[in-house]
Amino acid sequence: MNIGQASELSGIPSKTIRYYESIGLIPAPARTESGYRDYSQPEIETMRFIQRARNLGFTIKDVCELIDLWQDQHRASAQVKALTQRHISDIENKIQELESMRHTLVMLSDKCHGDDRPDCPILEDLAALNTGN
Amino acid sequence: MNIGQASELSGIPSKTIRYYESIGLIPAPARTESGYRDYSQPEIETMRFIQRARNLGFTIKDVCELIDLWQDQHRASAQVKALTQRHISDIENKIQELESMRHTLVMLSDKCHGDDRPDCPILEDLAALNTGN
DNA sequence: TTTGACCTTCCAGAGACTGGAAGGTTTACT
DNA sequence: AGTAAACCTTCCAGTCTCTGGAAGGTCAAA
Repeated sequence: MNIGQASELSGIPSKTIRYYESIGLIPAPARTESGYRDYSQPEIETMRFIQRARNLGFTIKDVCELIDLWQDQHRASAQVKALTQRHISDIENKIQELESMRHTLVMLSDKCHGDDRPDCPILEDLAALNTGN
Repeated sequence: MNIGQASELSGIPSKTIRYYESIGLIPAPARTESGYRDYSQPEIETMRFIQRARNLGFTIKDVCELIDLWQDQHRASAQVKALTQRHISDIENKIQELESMRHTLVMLSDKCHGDDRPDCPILEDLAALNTGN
């Protein structure tokens, strides 16, 4: 199966499949006589695994580890869980950060009348004319 | 004032100040005889403005626009508010995305016993052995 | 005078792709 | 058989926002 079909079945763009191969996330597949990449079912499964992990926000490095664990019959589920919890914690930190930005921005935006006059509490806050920080 | 002091006062690392200059976000400052960058107070104010905007998650491009608006006496506050609301909306989308990931990950993590046995619902879900999607 | 802490430029790398150019292959249709 | 579209190939460059490091010049204090 060529890269276009692999892309359709895995949900990963062809360009990205080639990129994943170039960084070693996906092993180099067989080639046809004319040099086209030729994938088979287990490789598609790996790509689907990767795609789902990426959709859950795991980094490429995490995905490498997850694949290794996935293919290791003697893994301890604790390792997977630890990796996942680290990732959850990163996500929660990120959410906190964004919530805090959102809070400030909404506050400033609410204070700004948003008409054709130039005075603007948003710019004033960024310039710290009032708060002095 | 040299770049180190400017960095301290603005909260932007020296490296980043040079980078901002290189991309045109900050104008090139005066130089001492020996070639050191020499900043004065208004330039520090601009850097502080930039730093606060960046801390609120505005992109460099947004910050350029905000600086232009800030320095335009005839701006309409509506422009600033619109930019801000677009940004708030981006942040809210990002939060939604992260919340959704978090939800799934917590669910999977809770299902995983996390001991030294190999069977792991997290990996099973990524491999889609059950859901078939 | 010598150390150490500054400063300078330039280049490379991070992470995760994405776009485009230049060219070869396959497929479908006339 | 010819041809045009739709594939595929490689390679290079760009995105975004810095950050690290190398190689070298300058300044202030001991």
